[in-house]
Amino acid sequence: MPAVSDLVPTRERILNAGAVLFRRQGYAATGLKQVVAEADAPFGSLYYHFPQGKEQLGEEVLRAGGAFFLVLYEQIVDAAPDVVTGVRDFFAGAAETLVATDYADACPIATVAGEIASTHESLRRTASDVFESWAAAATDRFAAAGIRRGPARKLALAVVALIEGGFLLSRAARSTEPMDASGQAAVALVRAALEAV
Amino acid sequence: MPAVSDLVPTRERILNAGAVLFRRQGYAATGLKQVVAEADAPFGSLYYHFPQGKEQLGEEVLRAGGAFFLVLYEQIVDAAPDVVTGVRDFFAGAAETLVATDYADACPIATVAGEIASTHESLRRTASDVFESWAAAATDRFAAAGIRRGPARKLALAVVALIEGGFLLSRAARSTEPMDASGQAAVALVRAALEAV
DNA sequence: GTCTATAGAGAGATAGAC
DNA sequence: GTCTATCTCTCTATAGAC
Repeated sequence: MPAVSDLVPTRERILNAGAVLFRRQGYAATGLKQVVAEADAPFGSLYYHFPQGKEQLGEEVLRAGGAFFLVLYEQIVDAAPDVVTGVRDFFAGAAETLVATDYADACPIATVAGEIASTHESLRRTASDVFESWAAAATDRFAAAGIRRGPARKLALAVVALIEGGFLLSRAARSTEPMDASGQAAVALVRAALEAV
Repeated sequence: MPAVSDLVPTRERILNAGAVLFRRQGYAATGLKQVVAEADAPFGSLYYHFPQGKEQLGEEVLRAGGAFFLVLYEQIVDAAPDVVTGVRDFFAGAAETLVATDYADACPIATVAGEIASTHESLRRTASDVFESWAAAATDRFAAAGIRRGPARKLALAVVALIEGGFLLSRAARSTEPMDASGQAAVALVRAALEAV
């Protein structure tokens, strides 16, 4: 069996390792030495592929994680028979991931976003762009289901907030109870919005 | 005018400075040197008052912040004519605080909780205890308003999740829009639960 | 209880050979 | 593109005078 380092390019391995470590331990607590060790890459390669160092790596990790989560959301919602089921499935998947990873892997950007919001302006803007892309995608789905765009956007923001809050509380408690309650609340909100149509 | 260092004991100044820095920049990004500088205290005093160092300081900061926020919640909700108004007022106050502090001060424990959930077990337990105390207090209020305890607890967890998600999204976006949407969603959920009574 | 100095480890970043 | 060595800075923590 060929080693991972032969199959996946160095730059990608560093990006993946950074993503894992940043979302689990945070941006400040993760050293670049730890990233290259996890990626099985030489230290110099990090600065070859990411000339602006840690901040550039952080930005690309946020963007990649955001894009991945967006695709995941769209796939789950579009595979569901209706938007209510789609939202329910998404929260159920989030709870499953928490259990499967022993409450380590949750939102790909939340931990970093909280840390850097008031201290690293460029990372903050990147995180904001990612959240906005999720809210926009959710708004589109809700609008396509017949909800007017104004309420649909508010609903989308609340659903994203519920996911983020559910992740944070469930990770702290090491229990899916908060995520389950958040999911039920999200479903109730979507249902109520649909009934108002 | 007497200096702050004469009015407030050293230990308390260190605790307050730690609270501010931890919630704004996070646990890992905050150095103990920065804490004592902000507290206008000598470095050695930190280890005199907090012999277990950074972890002890983090734990006490989480506990104190949690207790403060709990009292704040109870005051606002108990001052309101009904539980729906109380929830609305609490989210409105959160939005006001965000604007007043230029989106720096949000949840007193969220940033740290996200960072340490998978790496510092004792801090994780402390954060979990704090979230639980909030959920329990909210559950009590909802139950007192006539909602059965089972649904009341789910509602409480969802409301706390909405607050946390709203804080994170609003800090990233530097806009109260997500917090406002979260607040409206929370109000809608509480209203629906009351109508089901 | 206060304060200074410093140990020892590890951080981010850079230089330069290969 | 890869890799090593190293610079400088800052971190947590400790020792010990006062």
